[in-house]
Amino acid sequence: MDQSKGNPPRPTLQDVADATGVTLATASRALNGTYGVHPETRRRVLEAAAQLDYKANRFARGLVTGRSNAIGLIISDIRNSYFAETARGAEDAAYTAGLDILLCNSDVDSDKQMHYINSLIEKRVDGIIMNSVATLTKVEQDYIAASGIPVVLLTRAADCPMFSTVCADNERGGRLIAECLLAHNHRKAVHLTGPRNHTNLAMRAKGFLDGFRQAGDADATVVHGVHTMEGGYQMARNLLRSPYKITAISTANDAMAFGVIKAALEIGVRIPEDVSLAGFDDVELAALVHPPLTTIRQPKYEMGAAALEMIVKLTNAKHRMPEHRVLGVELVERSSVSKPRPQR
Amino acid sequence: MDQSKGNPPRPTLQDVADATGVTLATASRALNGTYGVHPETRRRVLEAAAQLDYKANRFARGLVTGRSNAIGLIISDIRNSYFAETARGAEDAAYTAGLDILLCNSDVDSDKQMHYINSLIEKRVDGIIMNSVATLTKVEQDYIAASGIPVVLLTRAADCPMFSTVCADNERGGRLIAECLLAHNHRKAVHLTGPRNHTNLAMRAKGFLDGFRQAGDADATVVHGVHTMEGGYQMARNLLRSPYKITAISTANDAMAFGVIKAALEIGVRIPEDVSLAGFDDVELAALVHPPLTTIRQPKYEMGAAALEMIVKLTNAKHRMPEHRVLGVELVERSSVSKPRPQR
DNA sequence: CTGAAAGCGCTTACAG
DNA sequence: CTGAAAGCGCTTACAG
Repeated sequence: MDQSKGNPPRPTLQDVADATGVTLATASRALNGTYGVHPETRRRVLEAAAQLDYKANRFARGLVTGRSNAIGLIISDIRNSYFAETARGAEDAAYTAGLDILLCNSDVDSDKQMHYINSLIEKRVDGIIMNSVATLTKVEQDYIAASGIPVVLLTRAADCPMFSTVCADNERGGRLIAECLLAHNHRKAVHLTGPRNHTNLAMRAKGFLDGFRQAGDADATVVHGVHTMEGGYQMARNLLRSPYKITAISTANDAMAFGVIKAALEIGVRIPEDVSLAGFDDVELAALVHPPLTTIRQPKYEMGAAALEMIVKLTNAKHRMPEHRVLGVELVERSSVSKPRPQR
Repeated sequence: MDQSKGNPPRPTLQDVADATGVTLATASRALNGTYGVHPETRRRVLEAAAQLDYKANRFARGLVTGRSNAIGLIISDIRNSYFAETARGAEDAAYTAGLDILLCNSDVDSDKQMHYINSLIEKRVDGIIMNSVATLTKVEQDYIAASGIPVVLLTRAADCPMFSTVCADNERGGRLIAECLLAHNHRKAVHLTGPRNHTNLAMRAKGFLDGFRQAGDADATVVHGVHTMEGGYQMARNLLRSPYKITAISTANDAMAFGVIKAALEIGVRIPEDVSLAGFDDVELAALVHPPLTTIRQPKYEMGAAALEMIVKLTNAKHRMPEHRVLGVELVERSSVSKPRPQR
């Protein structure tokens, strides 16, 4: 009942060497590499190790190899299903690669973010995957780069040239939404988005605008605000309560779209009868909300997995040239977009 | 541009000792404990360390102290917002305690779970927090206990006497639902739940049954199935398509309730006009779904935080008596429960 | 308050 | 294919 302290002494490599009648070195080689050990010797070492339930001391190993077999994952908040999805992709890839994931929630707080980065460097992680880098200064970038630890950013981040990146094809996503709206005969639309310095979001807005303007008779505007459900709610309230001409709203992410739904419900504007709505992300909720949301599916899981694979690749590479990966997106049509009402 | 390999040599403790003109030992003491070092010496060591951007090698430290300052968190799936919420609570607590969280997704696969446990033991984690233990055999329990690593389970788990536990007051939650239904004049209800061996769920069913039966004229039954959205969907289809007498459905978790909503929508049964519905968990989605779900709020974040604190406490304790914590729950009334129709 | 020294448990050239 | 030995970078009794 009493899980007494003083962990029972664990068998060491010396113990298995003794049990087998070989030296430390041979035992080590038998356990690790496959080469340079007589099969029979190897078998006996493995047997003894299993018998003693030997587990290599990771500290000792790390001390000599300099590798931790862990990678840090810094995200804003794991409760955000977008990041949970990404984290799962990374974790699964880490599992098969025999790596550990150190979970860090930065809350987009740059102090907290730097604290984590420092801590991860201190732990000699084999790599760092992180999302929000809007706030990474040049000095911080240099600092991280100087550690020699490979970094992959979950953003386009043209302003961080020394780090690898993986992200969805945000621009194409924006364009797909525009095309969908156009196909449903919308000619006046607004795109609700976040701050201008958020690269992923900016690309979505760009794609949307470009796509919409392609149709000569169409007109779209972009409104900047806070890219959260609350932000979408506020922006929609302002938009929908004043006399408006638009027939469709596009939001930079699903969370904002949920805010729009809430505001519309309160004000008595029906979706899609009175105004169509499209999100971006295809979060789990998007399919369950009312009305089910037309949105862009981002390969979140795959992005996490890809990020981890890139780290592994960088770890084993001689030259660490940053790599940039853009993953495809697709339009998911549900019921929040329909033809506009005849007249308004 | 080229993050070349061969991490630049990091300063060691020897370097800061040299820079200060003291020995390794003194430098170490100055950096770690506060005691036994002349304030001025200490100041100079700290200064030199900062100057060199010295970071202690965790491997070397771990090798001698035997502690990793990391704790393993094994959950079914981080994409499940219930676990994400719990994970966040644990991570925040870990952050303030200076500990790392190693994220492990077991998928309720007992092999994967044991694999992770093994790996965590190997890494000398300071503790393990885990949810699903339905499948932990006595042998496995003994094995884990033998490692001397403190464990806290996110379940009641009366069958794991040597591990600490933290969970919500499931029984009371079940009772609150029953009372809510009763207060709305329901007299015939069904409780949809998962497998019998799932302790948390069993307690909810028990509370529900006890509460419902307290009213002499009321009648409740429990139906076992799969405790997922899909499971709830299937169970509701069977239930609602056959002639039924019940006026209310209670589910063992919110996911199942979402399945019920989906089935009801398909069949044309209105909630709450035709049948009332109550969930359990108060997942984020519960407030956003249609109709907003009446449910039991579990302190998920707090459970995660509590689990981590218990680990810290156990780590520092001389005698490791398992501790059991039950956190309060509360009823969240939304619109999925109303008075039953006059007659059916 | 500080130093000299042992030792934590491995891996990895270097010989043989 | 195997052994003897150095060394990774710390912490911590043990002296002084």
